[in-house]
Amino acid sequence: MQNNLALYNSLSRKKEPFKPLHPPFVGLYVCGPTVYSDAHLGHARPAITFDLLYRYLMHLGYRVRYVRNVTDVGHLENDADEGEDKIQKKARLEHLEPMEVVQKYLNNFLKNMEKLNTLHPSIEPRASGHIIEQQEFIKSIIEKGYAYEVNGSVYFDVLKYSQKYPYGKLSGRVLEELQATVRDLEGQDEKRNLFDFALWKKAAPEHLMRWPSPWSDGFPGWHLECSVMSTKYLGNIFDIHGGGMDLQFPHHECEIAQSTAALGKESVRYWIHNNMITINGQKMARSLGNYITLDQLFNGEHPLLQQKYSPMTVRFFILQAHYRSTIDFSNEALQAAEKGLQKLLKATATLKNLRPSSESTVDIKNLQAKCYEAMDDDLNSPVLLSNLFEGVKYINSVNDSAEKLTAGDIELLGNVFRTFVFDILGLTDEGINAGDEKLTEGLMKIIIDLRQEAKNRKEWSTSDKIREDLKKAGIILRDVKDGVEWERE
RNA sequence: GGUCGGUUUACCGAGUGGCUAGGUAGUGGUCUGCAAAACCAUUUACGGCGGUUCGAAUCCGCCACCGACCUCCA
Repeated sequence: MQNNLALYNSLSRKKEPFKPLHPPFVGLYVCGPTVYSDAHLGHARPAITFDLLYRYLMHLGYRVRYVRNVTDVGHLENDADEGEDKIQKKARLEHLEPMEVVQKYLNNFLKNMEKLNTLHPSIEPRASGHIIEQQEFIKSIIEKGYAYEVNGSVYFDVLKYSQKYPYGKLSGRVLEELQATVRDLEGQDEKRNLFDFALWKKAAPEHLMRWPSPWSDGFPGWHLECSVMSTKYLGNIFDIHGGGMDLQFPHHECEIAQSTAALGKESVRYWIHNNMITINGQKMARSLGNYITLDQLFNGEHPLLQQKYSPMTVRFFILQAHYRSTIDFSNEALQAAEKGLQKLLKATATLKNLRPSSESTVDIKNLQAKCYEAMDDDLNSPVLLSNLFEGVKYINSVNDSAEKLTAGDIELLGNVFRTFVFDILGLTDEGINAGDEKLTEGLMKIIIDLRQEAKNRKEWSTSDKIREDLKKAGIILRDVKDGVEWERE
């Protein structure tokens, strides 16, 4: 199987041709959310970025197993022994069972991901469902000599690992520097070095989320689940691991160390990281409290929102920037995205009614090639969109008889738009359901015919009143060259 | 403080040595009973200073500013 796709690999800091290990199969693992509050705009970024990659790989003919984990255990508030599990903290605040919290916010996340038209991953494994596997992984690391047990907790021995393997290669860290900058938090006496990290933590008596283990009643460390679940479902070596740039260190660095220590070789061939969404130039994050949830975006209920924005507007907004650039949130930018999306979708509808000519005056094959080039160049969705807008111009020009297309080229153009707009970019027309539409079409025809009769009699006040009243009802009429167009506002 | 990245026209956002990215907003025009849409034309650029080059937004150096990571995080 052939492709021209190049992806930016964080490991090499270069774009590399994408060659899967076992074509036509591709293994894709992406770090999912920690489910302890409603999904926010920041969560939409990796979901849409890797949805784009997933869709494109499938379009190229690959059979992709897409695994995205759900973190429902284990992430501590801080690195101290007193650290309280994020999920447990929320559970106490809301008087819920920890797993009830997990379910609630997982539902919220998945509902919003569906609204954004991201495809479901092939597997969405949960950390709490893989405790035994994680313990087995720890045992293997201990056997290889890269972990040590202290008072029922198990830590990864970074110093020892770094003597054989290059710890820090992904994030560009140097151990000596880490030594100097690592924070000296309380309760770290058990570690041999400050940069060691927990594989298993003994649970304090009041800790609710706990499982029995050879070392203690406790819970797995922060980074372990991804090493375990990625290799369990994708094999010891797999193609792509994705996630947010903020996870590069320490999370992904620790993942590499764990997997390499346990398996004797590196698991991941291509590391892909999406950039952050910022607000007023600063990263949007739950811990900073400057986030807007997806629910709020969709219903407009947030002090910073001038209006509500539909899921497709949000999706288009994100796709308009390259995934490795930051995107700054603003009402202006979202409103521009909303209009741009409407223009694109309107043209796809117009496309269906184009009249063919005996010759073509624009080059559709070339347009198609440019669309593939954009996607092949590290998923350059903004350039793809700019090419598609060139197609929009063609469509409208042909509709206005300023340009011409043969029937074959119209079909090809339709193909290009269906493929890239709907299949690959995953945009949808957030219209209305089909049954209502049929009735509305009939009613609109009656109204438009009556108005035309008035116009024929030059009763402008009547025809204008019909148009104005329809506008109040949310329908826009337009008199065009050969008839009347209408659409919903 | 260390490591890494960024600074593009009114706003968003591509672009790595010479050729109009694109979207949104603005202006003028075509069309039109009017309006709208569409199309055509068009204005405001590459943080600062220096260097390399026939030629730099694009390469190099210095400076300024902003951000990410070094705690949990998408």
